[in-house]
Amino acid sequence: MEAPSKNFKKRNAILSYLQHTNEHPSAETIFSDLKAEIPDLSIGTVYRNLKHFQQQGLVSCIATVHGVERFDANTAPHVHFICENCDAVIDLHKLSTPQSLCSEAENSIGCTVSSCQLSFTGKCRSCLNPNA
Amino acid sequence: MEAPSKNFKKRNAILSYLQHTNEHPSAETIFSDLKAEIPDLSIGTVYRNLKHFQQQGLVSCIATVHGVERFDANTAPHVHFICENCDAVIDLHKLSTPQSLCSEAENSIGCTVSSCQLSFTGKCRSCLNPNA
DNA sequence: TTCGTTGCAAACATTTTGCAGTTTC
DNA sequence: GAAACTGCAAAATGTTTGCAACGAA
Repeated sequence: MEAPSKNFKKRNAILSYLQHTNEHPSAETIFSDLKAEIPDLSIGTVYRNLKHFQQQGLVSCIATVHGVERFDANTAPHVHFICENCDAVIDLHKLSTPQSLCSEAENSIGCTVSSCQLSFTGKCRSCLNPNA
Repeated sequence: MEAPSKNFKKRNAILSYLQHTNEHPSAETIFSDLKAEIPDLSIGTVYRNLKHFQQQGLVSCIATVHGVERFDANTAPHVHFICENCDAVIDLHKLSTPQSLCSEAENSIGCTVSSCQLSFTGKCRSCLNPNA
């Protein structure tokens, strides 16, 4: 968003990385990718800042694939596809989460719904066409 | 569905436990609950059998809540509600997963969809009415 | 100086695995 | 007796945290 060169070089780098990718990376992926530009980055800093961003509402954990959390700087509700072969997490921009069902859910069990997650699993295009 | 091929006490106890609860327990919950009846049960056996059941298609992991996997012996697609306060995972029998969107997803990004997960998060009735 | 960020490594929690012993058929 | 299951403990994995050092105001 703003103020790129305060005290927060690494924090900013992590947020910027997330805002400029649509790959829904894991903490480890963020770390190893940024490590190339920022050799003294440490994994603890990545985790700490991810926590921080989540508390600020700037980033959310949108899935856990094989025990590994995947993050997204797009916090607007949207639909995901998870490839069961390569573990890619892909946005399905053309679909929308069925917000209309929220009140149905609330009426059904007397809860309050704050968010709704919809995802599909299967094989992605790259895995279906390995030699394309 | 049907009885396991062999008569293994602990394996059967674990499957039976899952088939007779609608609480979507974690491995640890299964373990500590069954430990009462089966004192020499070990946590490794629970994990090993959960893996086994998943490979057989008898059980599936339906969510990861705070880094802990939650299991369900109902492998038919259905909708879940996850309480962000008490971590309960509750079936929403009255809603159905939008299977109709699968082909939309497939057309959208050229993938094949094998399953669809829909879940809501919020506060469950018990947490909303603590003194009810 | 003060407060927040960071590297490092230890701690932690969950899950997996190797091995030896046991159970089922 | 063969093959599969299990207890136990160690290992592996992903994540968190304590502490001292550092950086910007």
